Amino acid sequence: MRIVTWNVNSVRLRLPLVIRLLGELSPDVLCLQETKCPDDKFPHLELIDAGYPHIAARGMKGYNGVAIIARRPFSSTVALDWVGRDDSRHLSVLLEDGIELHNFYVPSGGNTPDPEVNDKFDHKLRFLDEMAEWFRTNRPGGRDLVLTGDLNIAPFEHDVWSHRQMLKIVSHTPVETERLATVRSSLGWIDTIRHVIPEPERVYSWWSYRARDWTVSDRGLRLDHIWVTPDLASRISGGFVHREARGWERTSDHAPVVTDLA
DNA sequence: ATGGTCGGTGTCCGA
Repeated sequence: MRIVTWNVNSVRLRLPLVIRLLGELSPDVLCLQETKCPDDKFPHLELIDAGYPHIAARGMKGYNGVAIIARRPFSSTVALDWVGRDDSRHLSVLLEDGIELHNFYVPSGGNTPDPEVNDKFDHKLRFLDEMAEWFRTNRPGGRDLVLTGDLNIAPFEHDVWSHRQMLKIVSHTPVETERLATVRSSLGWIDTIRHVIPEPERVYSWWSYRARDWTVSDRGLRLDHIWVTPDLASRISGGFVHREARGWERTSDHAPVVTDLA
């Protein structure tokens, strides 16, 4: 089973690229974030035509939005609210083989890494605290789980182009990476990409639009993740970042991340 | 310390 996650940054603008991605990578399940698309405007027909008739979408006008797109049927679709907000940052489904899949768009957190003066950063930390608590207390029947999405945190030293320069920058501050470590320990989650590509090899999934040439400076961050619960670790058969998609015309600032499970 | 670029509820705000 191939799972792909992509922060698409507008699913309607980039629908042709989503179709291209489905054709090139042939995922069983594609999780999208930042769809920026209300549910009644989600492009169901084009995705059905591309061979993906099973779709769950949770979006709003202009901001946020997540979707799960699959070849095979799923059930038990749930959209949870976090930090008391109904802002389209989560969807979960139950796949046919019994795996429960959670797709997240964690708040970016703004520019100042201080929850006292920056409400967005406070929101991000609370969101992470709720994730850890939720997974500690919600695991029906010891089910296998997948947690994926844009978590907006680069957890490890070699997940950023410069650890030293990023330590005070939102996405790589110790308060965030420690919070994310707490989420990871809630169920002993396995970071599938780091399982396949251990540190110190550098892996990124996001490069700013602002760089003159993102390939030359290669100042990236690994913000997009695919985690599995420990019993699934032995089934991880591959994982990579589809960097080519970051080079497509008018593409997202994120690249898709891929995990294969035997 | 600054400014650089995208997308959409667009001429500002969030990323």
